[in-house]
Amino acid sequence: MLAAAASLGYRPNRIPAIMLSGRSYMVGVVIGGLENPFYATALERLATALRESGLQVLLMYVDDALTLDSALDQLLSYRIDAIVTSLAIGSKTVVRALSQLQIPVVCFNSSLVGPWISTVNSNNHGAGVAAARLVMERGVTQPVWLAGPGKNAASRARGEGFCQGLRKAGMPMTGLTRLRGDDTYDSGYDAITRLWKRGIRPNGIFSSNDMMACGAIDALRERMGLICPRDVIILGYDNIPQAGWRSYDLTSFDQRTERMVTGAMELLDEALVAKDSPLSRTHVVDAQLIERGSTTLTD
Amino acid sequence: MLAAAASLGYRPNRIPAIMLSGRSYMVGVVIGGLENPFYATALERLATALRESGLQVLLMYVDDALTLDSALDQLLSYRIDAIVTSLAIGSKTVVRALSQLQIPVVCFNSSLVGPWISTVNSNNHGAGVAAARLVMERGVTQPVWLAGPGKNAASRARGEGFCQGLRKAGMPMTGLTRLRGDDTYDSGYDAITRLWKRGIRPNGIFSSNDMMACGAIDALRERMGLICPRDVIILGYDNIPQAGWRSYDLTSFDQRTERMVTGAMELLDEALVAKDSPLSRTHVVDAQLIERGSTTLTD
DNA sequence: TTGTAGGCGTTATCAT
DNA sequence: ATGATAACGCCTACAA
Repeated sequence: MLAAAASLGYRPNRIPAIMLSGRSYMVGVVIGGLENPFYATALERLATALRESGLQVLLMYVDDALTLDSALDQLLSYRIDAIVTSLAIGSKTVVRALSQLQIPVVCFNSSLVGPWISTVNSNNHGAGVAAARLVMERGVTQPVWLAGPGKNAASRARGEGFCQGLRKAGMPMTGLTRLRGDDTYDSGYDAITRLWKRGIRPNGIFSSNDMMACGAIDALRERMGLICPRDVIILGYDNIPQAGWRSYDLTSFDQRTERMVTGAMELLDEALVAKDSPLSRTHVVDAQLIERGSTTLTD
Repeated sequence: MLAAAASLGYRPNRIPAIMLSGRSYMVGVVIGGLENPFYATALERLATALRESGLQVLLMYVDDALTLDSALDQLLSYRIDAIVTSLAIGSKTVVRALSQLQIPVVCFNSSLVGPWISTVNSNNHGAGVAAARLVMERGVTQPVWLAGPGKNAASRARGEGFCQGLRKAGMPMTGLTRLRGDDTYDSGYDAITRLWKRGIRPNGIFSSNDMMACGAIDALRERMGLICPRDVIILGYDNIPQAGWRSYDLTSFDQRTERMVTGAMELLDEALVAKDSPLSRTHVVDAQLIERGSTTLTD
């Protein structure tokens, strides 16, 4: 009977059930920066995990925080059960907007704190410390921290960990050069170009993400004639596929997206079960150092 | 009054309107292969365009055709108005499944033909011919066609165009080497490694996509000591961001995603207006050759 | 066990 | 013009 109905093109309609139960089993996924392969992979895994939990993904692509407000209104009118977002921005306005929705919000790598908001973070600070340790072990005397956008909390934490690690190991902070990029390949290339113009020759670089690290590797070779790792060692973050491409062979911290997604799903389930009481938890996943050729000592 | 309501957390509910009108203003977006930056960008643009048209994106990530069937059932029960998909697979089963949904389906670069199914294609064949012309102009004597998966219609069309172009220009087909990959970086690397083991030294390669081309460039250098473009020129397809990265500097055909998305939106609008009559249109967008260093003659 | 009524929140229509 | 009511489709609860 059901089979017969199906062959006639009949499909059960979930819409009335949404009205009755107040649960749509749709989760708003708010994401941006898909040009970074890391986020593309994260979305892929997240979408898969949500579907396996019987949840649908109502996708909202946002370029900047500005479009977020109107985006949220649209999502809300579809009675989504929760929101999952990888947005790096963390302004007060956004926190208030998200908290007011009165539905669970799960963030990736954000510093958002407030009622209804849970977060799953990579251990950014710890990875920064580990990067410092590795850099010191390899005898780096002229370290560089290549930061991402200042509003990116994850990037800040990585930089703070790196600085603390260096300081503890006895590196004078005057010896550390800080550069700022915007997480793109070009900004990594440009940052190194600026360094070159200032006459600084680094021998160890920790980059806030892999795309900038790739740009840095290319600029070091083209601008300064410095070959990685012969003249300079480099570490990135995210372990994007391109880090494994032979031309870069980049050592990188893997955020272990699988675990972060699993963690996000747990936070989500908890919050959904709690129903109307605002939950606010945090889950931290240690990053895993993937060593490749860019930090291999040569003699 | 409305403002007061909003501050109290009230949001209009679109769910009842769906029941009444039969239109949800949700579009199912079925996509896979996000590890290819080309698809990530396409999704980004598509999601933005749909939102600007007042449509919501109900995302369905699928790895293979197998998950498609159950995925469709889930989507359908949410009463989506249409489906947009970039799935490259084109089996008869899939066509029947999609046609039976009785809602508009818009495909990217697929060979699916049937009622309710419209398609927006890159001019794959034309680009293949153009690649052949360029390769002949540059005096290539040992051309290689690096194909994608056989079931990928777009890749087949590119290869056919390339072969036809070479033949018309007088290249004997026995002189053409065909390799098969699966659209990944590794498969490009491996394909060239196989070539090396067969003792063939190519001097011109057309790759079905950029990721394989990057793998090919790296394998040529590492395995054969061939430098691009000094010893071998290479063309790719998709113009992904990495094609512009200095280590690859890859000439590539840009599919002009913007135009393809615009075309898809037009097909979608048409089909939605036509309401209950199955439309089946095709829209072709010429690819644009972006010449970079990988095809620059050196002397 | 089988059948029927009520309710979800909005919109549109109809009656006042 | 303003206000009441039916309708959307499914599920649940209660009645026969």
